[in-house]
Amino acid sequence: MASYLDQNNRTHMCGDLRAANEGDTVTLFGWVANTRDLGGLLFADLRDRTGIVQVRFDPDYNTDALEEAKALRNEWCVAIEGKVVSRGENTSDKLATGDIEVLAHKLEVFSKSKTPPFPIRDNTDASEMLRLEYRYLDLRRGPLQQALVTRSRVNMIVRNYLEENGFLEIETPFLTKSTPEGARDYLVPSRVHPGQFYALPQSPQIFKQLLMISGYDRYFQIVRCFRDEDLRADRQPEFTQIDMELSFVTAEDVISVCEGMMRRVFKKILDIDLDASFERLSYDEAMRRFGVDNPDLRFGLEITDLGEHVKDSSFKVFSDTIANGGVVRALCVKGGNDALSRKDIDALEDFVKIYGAKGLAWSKVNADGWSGGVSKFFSDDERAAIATATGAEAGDLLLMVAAKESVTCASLGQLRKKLGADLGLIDESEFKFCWVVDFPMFEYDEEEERYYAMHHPFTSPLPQFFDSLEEDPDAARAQAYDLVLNGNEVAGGSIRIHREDVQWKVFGLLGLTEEEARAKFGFLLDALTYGTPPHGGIAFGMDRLIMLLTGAPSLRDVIAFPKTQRASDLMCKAPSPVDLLQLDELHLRPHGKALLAASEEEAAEGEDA
RNA sequence: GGAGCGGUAGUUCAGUUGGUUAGAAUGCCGGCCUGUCACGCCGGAGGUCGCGGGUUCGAGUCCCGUCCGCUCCGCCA
Repeated sequence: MASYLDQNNRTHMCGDLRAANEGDTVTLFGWVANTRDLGGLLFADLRDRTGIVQVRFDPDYNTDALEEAKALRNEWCVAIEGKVVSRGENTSDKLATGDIEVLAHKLEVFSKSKTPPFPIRDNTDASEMLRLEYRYLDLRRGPLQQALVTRSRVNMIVRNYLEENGFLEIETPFLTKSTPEGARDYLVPSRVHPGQFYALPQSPQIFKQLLMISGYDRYFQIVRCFRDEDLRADRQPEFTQIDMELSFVTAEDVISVCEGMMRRVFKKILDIDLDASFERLSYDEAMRRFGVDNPDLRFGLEITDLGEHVKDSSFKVFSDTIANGGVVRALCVKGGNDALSRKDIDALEDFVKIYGAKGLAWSKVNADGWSGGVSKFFSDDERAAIATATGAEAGDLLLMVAAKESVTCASLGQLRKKLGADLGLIDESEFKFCWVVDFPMFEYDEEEERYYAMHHPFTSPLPQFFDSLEEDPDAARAQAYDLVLNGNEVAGGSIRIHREDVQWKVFGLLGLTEEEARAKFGFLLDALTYGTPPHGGIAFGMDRLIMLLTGAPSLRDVIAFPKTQRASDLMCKAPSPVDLLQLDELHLRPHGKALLAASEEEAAEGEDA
């Protein structure tokens, strides 16, 4: 049997057909997306990675292929040889059925397809559950094809850029040591060391620092990382980082490399020219103005502190909050009087309660005074002061939260993002980067009554805090920086500690004794004593970056084989029970249902004996 | 660990106050039509109402439990 249509010397993918001339003979490989039997002719839409092209089987041109083609069904994998017949004007980027027609004279069916469980079209309405179960079919759809193409291109661009800038790509282990702080580890039991475990890396953090000590002064890796924490639309348990580390650098050097990389990526992928350098905000300023450490700067609607103006207010909720060390802050929604109904405001109140706010105080600002909500509690002087502070004018709506600072920030910060989207304040075609810098060194955990490293325990304080670290840990600021894009953290990093004395101070504040620290990080602490260069680095969330570049609503749309919210793979049916023998080899005891099954098995064996 | 939404034909969904034989569209199968492109027309097949229990003369519908999916809080150095 002649195969691949006798290996014609010209083959095209659908998308390449625009470069073909009318009358050219071409060979197309792909899947039949649709067939129509009309006027004794048969039309088949052939889909490949680049688009869909219409193929005509015409008995006047060639009768041989027609009879065979009449059996064609959706998703059969075929090769078709034919002549290019141009029709219509193709102006869009993406080839669509009918833009170009190929008149077929040969057909080869590589394999037939069952009726797919859902139609494989760009705009499918199939449920995500079904699409994940048949992920290999879902991945044939245009949007996912394009996302993975973009992903691959970003990979190549990043590798080229970093190589041009003197970086080496060095692999680090996946089977490594469990790290005590941070996210929950995925553990891998050791067969040869009973009762002991490897951990999959949450990030190659320690290894890349060791590489700096080893003299590989510019390292990068596009690397899978694993965190056993609950999922979100933008969080998967295994995800990909563009990880880098540099020696003999300051934060400015790292920032500059990253800005160059983003400029290259955005130019090549979206043909967008980003600014030469990105806006910067301190953590404190970001929290004060936007309530979050990942502000979306595509719109205003900034948060205003009302403390000065309401600390003596007759509205006890406000004055008592201030008296008890809390804060009162407000959003001024321009034109919110008309844009938001009472029902809308009630919904917003429910929204802020998610973040721990007790309620959402509101007032409508009118030409002749305030109305509604908590308006009646404020004197004319207070109203005037608040209006001046927030810039409120007639027609605006004031939304206020009184609570401890963290709750007020989270409530109003998230409310701001929600309103930005709901009120159409965001230009979706815009990409607004900013660096958030000068993060606090430590976060205090009130329940456990101890400090945690906000970034990680190797993050260097800003030099001016080296000496005061122990006296006032809350004031200490770190040489840490996050890159934020449209309200999403896309990268985070820091300059690391290269002075032993500073490292021990930090461990001390984290409540680690020398013994504990040595048990957990012994090899790194040893390594740090052999001439550590000043170094620092950063890691980009590759998946999240692709999500933003493609406008995908979920990380699952830019990962070929993603997990569900409960970390399952619906296609593989993973995780799954394993043979008891496997458990035994790993020195693990079965639990739950597996234990029950095991004991039943034992009982059965006992009866046999 | 918690909150909300969802699960009915291959698929996407409707299903009233608990009441006769659970519907539509699409897909699938058969026939017709024939330059269409989500072609059109006619006919047919297709159901463990996620699963388990309860209330009831009677449950897709009400109650309890449970599984699965999505969004969010906690969590994510």
